[in-house]
Amino acid sequence: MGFQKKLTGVSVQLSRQQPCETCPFRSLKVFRDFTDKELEFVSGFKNGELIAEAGATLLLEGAMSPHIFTVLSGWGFRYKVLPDGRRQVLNFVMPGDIVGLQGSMLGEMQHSVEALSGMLLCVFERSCLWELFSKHPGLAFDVTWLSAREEQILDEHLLSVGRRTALERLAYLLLHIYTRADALGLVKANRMAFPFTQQLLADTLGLSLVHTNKTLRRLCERKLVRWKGRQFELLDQDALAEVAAYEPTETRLRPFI
Amino acid sequence: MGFQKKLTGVSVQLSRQQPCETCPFRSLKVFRDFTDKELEFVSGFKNGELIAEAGATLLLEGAMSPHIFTVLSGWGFRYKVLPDGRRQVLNFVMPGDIVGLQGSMLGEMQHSVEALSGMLLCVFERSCLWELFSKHPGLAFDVTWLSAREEQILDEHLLSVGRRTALERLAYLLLHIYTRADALGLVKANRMAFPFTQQLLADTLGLSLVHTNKTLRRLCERKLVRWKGRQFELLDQDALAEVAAYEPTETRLRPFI
DNA sequence: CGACTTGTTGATGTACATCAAGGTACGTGG
DNA sequence: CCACGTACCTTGATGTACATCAACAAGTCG
Repeated sequence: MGFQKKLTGVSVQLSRQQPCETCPFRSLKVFRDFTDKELEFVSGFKNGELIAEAGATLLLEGAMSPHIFTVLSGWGFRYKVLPDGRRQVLNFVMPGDIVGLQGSMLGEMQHSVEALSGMLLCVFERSCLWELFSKHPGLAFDVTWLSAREEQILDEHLLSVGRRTALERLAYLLLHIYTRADALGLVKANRMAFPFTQQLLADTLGLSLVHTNKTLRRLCERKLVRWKGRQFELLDQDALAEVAAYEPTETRLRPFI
Repeated sequence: MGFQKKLTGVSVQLSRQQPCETCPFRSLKVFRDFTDKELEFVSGFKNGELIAEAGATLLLEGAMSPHIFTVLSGWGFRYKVLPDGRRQVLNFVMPGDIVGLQGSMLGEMQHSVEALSGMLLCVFERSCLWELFSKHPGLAFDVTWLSAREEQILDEHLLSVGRRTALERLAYLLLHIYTRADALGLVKANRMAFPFTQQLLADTLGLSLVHTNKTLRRLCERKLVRWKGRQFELLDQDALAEVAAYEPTETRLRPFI
């Protein structure tokens, strides 16, 4: 029946600040370049860095967090839970994503965010959002762009959970994760580090753990994917897309803070 | 098996323009007041009005629409379809909502939008979005706010479809629709006009038509709601929320273009 | 010309048989 | 110990079939 919250000692610590000028993202080509003024602003805007270990809860449903984060490295996930503990994973959080924007715009957080692996995040004050909108329309536009992309991912996810079969759903999810990881350069020779448990995938797909396992096994038997330890390998992308009932849709990559 | 696209003659016509200064929304208290400058800009930004009859397709998946819309009156819905025709309704579109923002930010439309009743919409050029962000940070903020709220609704919907039972799902959806309608003043004495068919609800809930009908019947038998003709009546809000496994979450109402 | 009958269509209601997915139990392996 | 693998039985949801009901158009008759 769903999952159980493990109360891992979840220390979240502020680390020494590193300058945005040497931010590793600045060289990644999926992100756009900043103007000098923007860079200067973001540097000042930045409040510090956060190191979260796997299992740490970054944001909790119902809370009023005074911060917004930007992911530098590592994986996390957004999720909601029902009163009786049933959990639904909404989306994954990856480098370049903003965490906590929804809460900053609407008030109270309506979902939780947990670190899936060790994570490094930039911390910003939510109160600075307004200044960002007034003085840096380019950055404001980027924030909105990210919000629209998140919405688009949720749309597709909802289509999956609502209308795809278990096999299609899993195929689509794996493809989706793989594609996002690939865009960030996390894939080498069709392989990537895969920090997910099957329980987590089940809670993402809206399936039970057992059924997820059986379904995953089917994909492996068909030689579409390989999954061993914490490594994932995509064996036949086209066939997997076929199974997923997936219509390819290009999304232009655009920047972020 | 799902739905069949009815090819109603779907005329979409531009009507004579009415000034924003007398926009009926300006007096509704769920929306914030504009400054004079903002009002002036929006007036200039506005391209015309659109009258859509029920069944009209406002936006089609895969297209590159040069327009953004704002809903003045009527209901619509956003949806996606799989290659074999299975349909998933993502969310409903109501007065005050923006339609087509995602497509404007990301390029191609990744979902379709259809009018559920007769609708009246304001039309804007997507190319003006940039000017809006540069010159009117307050409006830009509102756009982002709306985007964040849409995301929040999708989160909750995804939780529903992924983890709630059929009965809980339907209860939640009815409550959600009712609440949104109420905020816009569309509810009188616990009653509201209800332009939905059961097929549409089924496609929203990720259920079959038959099962949706049975589930709806159960809610009626328990005297939680009444549904007759095109009228919906909420009989017991607390009990319905109880069935929905619903945790109340206040969202401050905020403006829009 | 108006009133009544008939046919059509789309939405709703209900009864099955079937199946995809769930839940429990009990393995293994790192 | 926790994540993964598999078997077995149960159940919630599906698909098909068919009946009902209201809205509407066409045709008929007094």
